[in-house]
Amino acid sequence: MRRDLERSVRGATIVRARADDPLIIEPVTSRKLKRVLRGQTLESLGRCGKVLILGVSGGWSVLQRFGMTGQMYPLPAGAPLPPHTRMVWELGDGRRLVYRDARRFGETRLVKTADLAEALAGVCRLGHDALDAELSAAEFSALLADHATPIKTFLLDQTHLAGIGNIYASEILHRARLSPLRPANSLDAQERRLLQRLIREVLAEAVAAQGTTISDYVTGAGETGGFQKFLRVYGREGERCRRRGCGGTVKRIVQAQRSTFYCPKCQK
DNA sequence: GATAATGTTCGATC
DNA sequence: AGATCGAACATTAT
Repeated sequence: MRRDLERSVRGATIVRARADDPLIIEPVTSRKLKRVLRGQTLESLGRCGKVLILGVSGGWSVLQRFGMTGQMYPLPAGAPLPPHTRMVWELGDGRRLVYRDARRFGETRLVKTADLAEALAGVCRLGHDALDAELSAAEFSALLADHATPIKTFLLDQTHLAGIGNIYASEILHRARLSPLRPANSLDAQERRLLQRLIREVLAEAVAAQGTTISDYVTGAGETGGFQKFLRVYGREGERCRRRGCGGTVKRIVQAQRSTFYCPKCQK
């Protein structure tokens, strides 16, 4: 989404903006958002974990979380607003950048760009970005060592590593042949290295495939993703494990109130 | 009608 | 103090 938007709307002028009111959590409301964005330029599109960072001239950044059903993409000039549109930025060329979110689990925040790092770590409580290659093996190991919680639950916790969602947590563990029930601190050095590698591999492949569309996700161009075609366990309860030569059956369990899919035969 | 869904936060309870 | 669990948020689809 970030990459699509960088290509299509970076540098655009924000003629005017509007947003639904329950949308803006920090620090104020749609009135402030409107005032801050009017006439500014959308200078940069960044990301930390699952948070999109829209950098605007005038010293402000808009942080957007998407929850389960959030979408953001530019509409061609003249196109009607789709249902559940919560925020609209009118751009200089007549296009409208829209944020829509049927379930309203998403969240928009407004922060001073100077306070960005502080906000991501503080209000957003984000840990190290899961795709950031800067995290050393030793640092990754140290994160795991502190926690006896099941590894699946650990991967989902954005305060440890930011950016892994429920689909990718199951997919990563399947590829790493690790049971989702293993306590995070029970992995040996080899397993930790494998896991760290597969976190980056699976996320990178998913990004290359434009994300996973089960029902709502769309790219920053408003199109469905393609990674759902490559899922090995997620959503496949009762079906055959896709690992070559395994022959096991994918099982669904619930951990921390979320579905986990795994193959008990090849994931230990 | 019941259930589940790509997510996070809150309060209660270890 | 820190971890962990269930409920809650709102909407759609099966």
